Amino acid sequence: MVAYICNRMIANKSMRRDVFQAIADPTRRAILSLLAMNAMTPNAIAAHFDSSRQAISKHIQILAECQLVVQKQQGREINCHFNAEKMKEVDVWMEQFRKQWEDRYDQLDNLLNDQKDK
Amino acid sequence: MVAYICNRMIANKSMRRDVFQAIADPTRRAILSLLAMNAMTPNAIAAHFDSSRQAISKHIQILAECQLVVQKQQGREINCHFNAEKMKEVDVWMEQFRKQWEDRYDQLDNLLNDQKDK
DNA sequence: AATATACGCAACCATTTGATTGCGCAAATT
DNA sequence: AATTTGCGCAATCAAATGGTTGCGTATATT
Repeated sequence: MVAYICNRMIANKSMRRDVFQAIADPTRRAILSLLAMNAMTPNAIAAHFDSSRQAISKHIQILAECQLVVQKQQGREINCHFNAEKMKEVDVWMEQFRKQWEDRYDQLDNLLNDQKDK
Repeated sequence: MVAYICNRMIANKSMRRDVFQAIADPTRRAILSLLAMNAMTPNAIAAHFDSSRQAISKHIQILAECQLVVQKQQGREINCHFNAEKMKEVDVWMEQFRKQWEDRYDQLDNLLNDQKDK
């Protein structure tokens, strides 16, 4: 019986979320895609969706909590920009699986090559 | 006003979940890590956690629904194995961001910009 | 044949999630 | 100075999530 990496420890409210939780929601993924192209204010982001400004604002908050998005106050506006560095965490986690699908590619390559030879 | 890729459409029950939802849960991520090493039965998987067999079984079901896990009946046992191919979907999605963190590595600009922001 | 094992299904429950609405405040604009 | 704009906060609500317990059934084991 092993206690795996499934700690859900909720130290304080701002640590509640992790990156995986954050990208689970399709709206949040869309927001990230937007912000990856250029930084925007919450209002500008919300304009791309049909849900309310508040709904989007909450999503941004969640993205900010896990540092996928960084907010910078500028006068009365807030500039949200994407933090690629944080997204790397997902990439790092996926590393353990990457070999497997690369292997399958190699196998496919081999198969194709074998076919060619015949 | 653009309707982004945030379709949540629930056509049938088995399409309910997507890969991102599936990997949002830490227990499910742990299950995937286990299965990536070798295929196991639900009971064997459950033995690694302290939650009940049923709880784990439900997680497996979710992983199966989005095809991250494939189940194969063998007698009274079910063999669960990891489907790396499906995990690639996450990798594909991340492709749009990957360039950014690679860029940031090259430029020590990044550090300077961060300083400026403060 | 009787029992044990492996597992799914259904009902139930507490908590979390995603969304809405109403309000307030500080920075811009007039 | 008065108004508009940008945005966060809090309350509220339906739906989804993660978990538990009890039960049924088919395959193994004795």
